[in-house]
Amino acid sequence: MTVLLDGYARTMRSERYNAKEAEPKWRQVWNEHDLFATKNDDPRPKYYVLEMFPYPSGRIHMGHVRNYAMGDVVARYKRARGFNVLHPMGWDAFGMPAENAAMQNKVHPKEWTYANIASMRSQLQSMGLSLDWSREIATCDPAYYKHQQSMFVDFLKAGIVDRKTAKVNWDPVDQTVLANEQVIDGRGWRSGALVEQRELTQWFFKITDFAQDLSDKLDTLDRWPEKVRLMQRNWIGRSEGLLVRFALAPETTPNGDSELEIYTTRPDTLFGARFLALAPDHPLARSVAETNPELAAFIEECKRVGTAQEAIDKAEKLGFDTGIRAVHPFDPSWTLPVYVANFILMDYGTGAIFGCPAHDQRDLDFVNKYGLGNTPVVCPPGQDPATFTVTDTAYDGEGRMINSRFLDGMTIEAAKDEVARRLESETRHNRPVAERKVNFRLRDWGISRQRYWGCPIPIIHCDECGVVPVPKEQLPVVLPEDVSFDVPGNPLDRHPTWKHVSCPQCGGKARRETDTMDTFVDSSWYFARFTDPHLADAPTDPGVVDHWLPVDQYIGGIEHAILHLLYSRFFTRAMNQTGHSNVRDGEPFAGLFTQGMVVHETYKASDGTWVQPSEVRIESDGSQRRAVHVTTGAPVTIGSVEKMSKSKKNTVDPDDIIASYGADTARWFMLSDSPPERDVIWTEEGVQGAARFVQRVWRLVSEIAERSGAADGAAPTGPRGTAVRKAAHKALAAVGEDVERLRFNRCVAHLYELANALQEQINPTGPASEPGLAEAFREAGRIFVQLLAPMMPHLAEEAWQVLGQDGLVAQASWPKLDPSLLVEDTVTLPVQVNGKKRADVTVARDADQATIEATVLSLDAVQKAMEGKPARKFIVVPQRIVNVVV
RNA sequence: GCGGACGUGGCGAAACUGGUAGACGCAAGGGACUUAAAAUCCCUCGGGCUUGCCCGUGCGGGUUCGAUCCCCGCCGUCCGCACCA
Repeated sequence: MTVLLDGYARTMRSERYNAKEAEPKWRQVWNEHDLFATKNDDPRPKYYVLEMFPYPSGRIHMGHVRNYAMGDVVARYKRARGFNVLHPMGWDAFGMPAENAAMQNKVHPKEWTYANIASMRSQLQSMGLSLDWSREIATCDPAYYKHQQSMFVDFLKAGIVDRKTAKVNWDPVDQTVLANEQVIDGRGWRSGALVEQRELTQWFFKITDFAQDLSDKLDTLDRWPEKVRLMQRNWIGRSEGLLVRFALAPETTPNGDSELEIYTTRPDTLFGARFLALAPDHPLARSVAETNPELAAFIEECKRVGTAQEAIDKAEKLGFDTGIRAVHPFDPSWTLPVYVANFILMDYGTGAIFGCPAHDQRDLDFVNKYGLGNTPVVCPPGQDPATFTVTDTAYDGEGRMINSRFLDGMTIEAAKDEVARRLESETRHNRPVAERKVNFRLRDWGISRQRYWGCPIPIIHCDECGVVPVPKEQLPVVLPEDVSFDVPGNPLDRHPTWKHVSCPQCGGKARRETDTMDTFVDSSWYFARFTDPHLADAPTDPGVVDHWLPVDQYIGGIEHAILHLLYSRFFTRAMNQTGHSNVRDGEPFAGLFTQGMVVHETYKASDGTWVQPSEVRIESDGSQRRAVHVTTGAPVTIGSVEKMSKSKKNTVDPDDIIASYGADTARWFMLSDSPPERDVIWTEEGVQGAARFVQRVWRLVSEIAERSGAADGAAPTGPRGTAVRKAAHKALAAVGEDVERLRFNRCVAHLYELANALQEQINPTGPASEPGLAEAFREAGRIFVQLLAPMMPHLAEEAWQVLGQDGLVAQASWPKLDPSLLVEDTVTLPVQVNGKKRADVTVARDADQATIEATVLSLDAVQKAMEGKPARKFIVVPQRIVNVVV
């Protein structure tokens, strides 16, 4: 039904956009045209946009919606801009939850995982993401992990893999190693059992070999958040110091050791030394403990202190004097006691230190407990060296050396250098006494897990030949499917036949490695595999992977700021070194964006249990918001806004939202309001606002379609047509710039502004016809829909059709900007007198200073504010502001 | 403890990084249409008063013609690391 208005046929406003019908329709059209399948040999410039692939938990959550909506905006925008866009999706499909499900529900991990993948795939597809599903991969697929095993073998041959014993968190109930984050207050997160420290032989990736490069190249990652780079830099923890060999007084060493090597970053404080300290598991400590039962007991006690952070926090500094005396490197007559101390770590430096209490808080706490005293050797600026003392607080700031003989008066840096220089050139037993050494906090990456649902480590243990890699032609080592989870421990280890094999070298009886790889390995190269996901004979085709990498824009959660990103950076380097790729600088991700969480109010019933948002109705009496239970009507307490979590029941199911509002509404809301790096609050009002805008766009587009019917290509000349064109091109420029910078909330605002501006010109305030107005509307409608398309792709296709445009908006090139429409002929400048705004002045855009001065001075408001005083100074900032100083 | 980020209306936030503070949205209030509701449309919306001005970006100083933005000192919130010598 139509009515006549202003001479135009007009669709009745009651006609609503039906997302439920339109969305599946357009998705089918995209599919049929294979719109988002990417060819590797496409000649256009490449753009690789990737969101962190999900763990297939079974359901997507709002965090996924936000993450994938952002990536999709970038993908669709870049496609319109003429790039050959790679935008793939896959599944981080190995991991513990599948095994937990197996234990609890008697369902096989594989079955559980693939069922979850199927349901999550269909959920993601309902979002209308422009993904190349033909490249889909799952890390639990032997076709994927085969290549991971093959690279493990290559890394092993290249010396990037190591096998050594390491201390691990052992859960005695589940009989498995736990990651640090799985130990909560000293107990296993699942079993609740007290976690033990065990020494196990483990496989390691030698990430420390790359520590220097991983640290250095952070400087080149200028499209990463500064915060993430800093976190990685701290994690790698590069420090420059000195290894110093202290001679031991022979009469004090029970087992004939003659020296002790320590590591320090403060060689300048050597004259402030009061003691040396060893880690409890330092070889010298162990050897002395063999003949000293008291020390042995002390060492045992140190081990019992848990690894839980709380325990470390509260632990008092404890030491045990071994009786050994070390000789000061600059004074043969000066000896220092050697302690074993609980706060010294064996796996950093040499596991031994010298303590300078005046300038290190830990050492100060220690000497204060054992009465060893301290000597300040750095005097803070402005302090009198004669009176400067340290009692409870160590001084670690700048200053000049004191009490340090030949170092006195030097800066800290100069003193460090002088000590290093002197000790380097001095030799004992033909070796220099000291050596400069760069140390890293970063440890090698232990990848062994006593788990079933992971990538098997392709190794065979033979009594004759030792550790033998599985020959490549025998890969993949496939997980056996006939396993049970009714007893704790690793099903691979207790499988009746799987681990029994013959040695590839000698043919004798041998055993498979039953550990599987940390799932972080799986996610460390998936982005490379996406470039040629079905390649059968190799993990990657170097030509292809080098074409696509680095990922131009990677988007994901800040929770992966360290591990996943660091491991991936290591992996690309290792792949480069083993000929699998030749990615520049070994950097996999050129651009990184970490998005904020989706948070929601929490609700609690009177009995203290959490209540789901869907069971809550919010009532408002104008000033106060109250919540009641939907069915019982009982009052519900509105709690704080928190990250959506199952335990607090403050989740909103994307399926429900898409079913009732459509995917476009969900996407639009997730992109609006908050800056993408910040948390966004999910509110019912917010979704409804987004849904209202969808309908508003629909009505607006219909009205534009009616008004542009008569477009004949004639250029608009009237004020309304010009206003329409200016609004459209302004939005075009702004949205383009903001998508490039991932400022989606501002894109949303620009589109609201454009909608408002177009509406203003549609509402008839005068004669409807004006030369070229129809043409202006035609152009503006087209631009409006194209700007919307990356964010609300289904609605945009429907609108595109209503506007009578050819083809699909998903395939249309980005509109061409007319920069002349962005500049105004005249400009209105605020006028300040002594920095306070008093008037506005409208002048020609290119008006010279004299003209502006004259115009400004002629204004009554300015004259009044100047109170008859002469202008001392005239500040004119072109296009910005005028300030008169009197 | 160390390192970092952030504090702007009732709320989420803008402000082209030194140039009109509060764009855009949400909520709220008033009005129109309607038998009524929903939807839609129009108006108001930082605070104060003398309706023109004053105050206002966590607090206190400073630099500047001019400060949300730069500097110094506090207060608060959040995040990361946590005995790394």
